Amino acid sequence: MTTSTREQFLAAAEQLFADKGFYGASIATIARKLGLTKQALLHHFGNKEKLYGEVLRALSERLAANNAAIRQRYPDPAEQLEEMLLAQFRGQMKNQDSARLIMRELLDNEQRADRAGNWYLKDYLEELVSTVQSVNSSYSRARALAVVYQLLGAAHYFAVSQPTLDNIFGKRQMAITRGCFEEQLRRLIRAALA
Amino acid sequence: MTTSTREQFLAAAEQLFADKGFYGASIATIARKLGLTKQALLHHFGNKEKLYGEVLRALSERLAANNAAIRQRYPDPAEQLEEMLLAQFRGQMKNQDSARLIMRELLDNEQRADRAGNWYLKDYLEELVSTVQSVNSSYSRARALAVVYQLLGAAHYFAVSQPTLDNIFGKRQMAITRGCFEEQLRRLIRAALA
DNA sequence: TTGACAGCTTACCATGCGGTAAGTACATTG
DNA sequence: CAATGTACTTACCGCATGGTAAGCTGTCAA
Repeated sequence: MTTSTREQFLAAAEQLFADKGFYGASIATIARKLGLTKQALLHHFGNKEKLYGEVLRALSERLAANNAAIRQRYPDPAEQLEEMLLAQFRGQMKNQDSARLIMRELLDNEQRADRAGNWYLKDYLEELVSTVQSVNSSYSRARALAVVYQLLGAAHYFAVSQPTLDNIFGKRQMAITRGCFEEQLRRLIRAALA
Repeated sequence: MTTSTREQFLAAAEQLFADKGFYGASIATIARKLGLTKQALLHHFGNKEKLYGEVLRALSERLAANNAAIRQRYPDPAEQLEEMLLAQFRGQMKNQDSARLIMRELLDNEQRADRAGNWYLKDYLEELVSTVQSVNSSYSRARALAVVYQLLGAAHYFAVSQPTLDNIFGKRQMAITRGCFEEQLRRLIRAALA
């Protein structure tokens, strides 16, 4: 299993952007992780903004692929939605870099000239919204979006806060909380759709 | 109503930290907003990290004061919790700088040497957790934290995403969604405690 | 064998960063 | 009137940043 230099750059960049944000991460530091110079990075990606865009694109493709798989496996829309949200939660708990990266993009994309990630997020959200609507057809699009966002927020916020929460409440306490979080989240999802 | 230079610095800093994050915001830019030089700022706050800490402290004091007022006004814990969460949501929708600032702190505080904001957030969270426990005494501390965090996340995530959502779905659609968000949130809060 | 290209390197540059040092202008106080 | 302190300024520093330019090396096709 050989990973191309390009892919290694993308992986290293994802981690550093997640840790420090777009401004805080430097391309020289990313390159140093592979033992290369920043000019090697620039050779592959042109500039920092484009690198960031590619990282985001790769991430959103992974998200979309997951949802597509779930949509295939489960016929019932209510199950689909529940599984999509829970899968996304589990994924973000496992790969917290991706969770933090999306959160940062939510915060930053207005600031940066090129709004690289907007449109990928859009597709992802639209899919969830329309799934909610097919579960509960009395919900307007606007209300379905509110529901989706609350559930997404409940999960994403927690995933992103893990290091801070470990700091505040201690690892032991948080291990227990993590243990019951998913069950509680499932409850919340069902309540929101009832 | 004269605001001291110091207070003006804090206000300007809050805004810029919220916009660009700790790394992205420069003290020179903050000072320029008041027509002063960065050395004036350094005169008042010593260094960037301390300025950031003071901004966070001021913010957390506002949060604590709001909660204290609610705790006084409402005798019933269930009402207290609902009002605290909704008040926090409304506050964050009105002052989105503060919402983004807290979110950024959640993401960044592990990275920065001095973890300025940890302990303020701690008090705030503990208060909510213990309120949940007095509403539903069958919840363990760990489970109460899970519940609190889900509800907090549902609200905070939405507040923080406003500019991005406006971009994706358009201002009209989002105005409608904002209109039904709070009612939906209230439903979610009650469901989580039942 | 030559030419082109991919994948790097070193060298360099202007800009902006946080921070120090030293000084100025002005008000308050002994 | 002198001393002290506050609220600023200009001047400067060393360093890291994103990006450009030019060149080196190996591969591969004509």
